[in-house]
Amino acid sequence: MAPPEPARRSCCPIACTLDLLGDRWTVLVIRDLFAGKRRYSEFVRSPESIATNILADRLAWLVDRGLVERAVPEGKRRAEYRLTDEGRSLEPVLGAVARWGLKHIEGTEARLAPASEPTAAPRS
Amino acid sequence: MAPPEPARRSCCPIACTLDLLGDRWTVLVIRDLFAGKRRYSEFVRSPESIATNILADRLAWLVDRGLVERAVPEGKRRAEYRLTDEGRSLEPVLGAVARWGLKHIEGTEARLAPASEPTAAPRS
DNA sequence: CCAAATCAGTTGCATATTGCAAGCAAAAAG
DNA sequence: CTTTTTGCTTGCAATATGCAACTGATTTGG
Repeated sequence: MAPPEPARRSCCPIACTLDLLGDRWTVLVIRDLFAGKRRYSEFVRSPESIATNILADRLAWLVDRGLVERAVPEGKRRAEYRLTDEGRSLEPVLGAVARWGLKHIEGTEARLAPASEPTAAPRS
Repeated sequence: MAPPEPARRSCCPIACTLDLLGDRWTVLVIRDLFAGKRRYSEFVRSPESIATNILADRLAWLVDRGLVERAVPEGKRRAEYRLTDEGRSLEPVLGAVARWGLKHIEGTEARLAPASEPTAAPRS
């Protein structure tokens, strides 16, 4: 899981960033982390329905790259995933993408509850 | 070529944007267009060495989506590709990605000559 | 304590996407 | 006219993705 380091295609910062997280799923996992999700089952339940093997692979990749940390909180047994500072530094990137999508793709709507607002439950 | 419209995974603006250009090559083609490249052979010569079938596919896809236009300039026979206004609106996204890469990935360096500066040739 | 449900994955296999090399006709260069 | 370059297409091998089933821990409920 998570290959050794696939050799970058060039020294272009855009190309290198894409090598890191330019596939169909990695950024969505990061989005969920920004939204406050912490546990495996929470990611699985996102509306895009990521396959569990892919999720496991991407989480391992991100932990490996230092963008995400996996930790078992004291008193509990199950691990949780969180963005590291490095991971959180991607906020402007996700922000720019989200803003572009909202403005230029019909039928999109924002849903990022920034992990601090308790959002008194209008479900579904 | 360029499939009918693969049905979006969700209404999330990030997911939808990724469906549009979230693969290993599309954004690099757009980067090249921002850098002032216009012809097929110019894209092929970029340091990442995109395969010609992929390039043809991505260009067709982008033209289809209205982000790029293909036009034969008067007096010439060969077509050129250019960003549409819609395509140019991606500038903040590319900018955010480039800035993140520059700051967080070792060994990356900017190379975007913004198509207006003649850059009196310090080669290589 | 015991049974059932949930969680956090892993495994195997079918399908889709990429990457590579070669080939080819039209256009431009000489 | 001949050669080179350009702008692709085609075929096939390698890789990545998607799906369903399965598993062994951990909770949950009684």
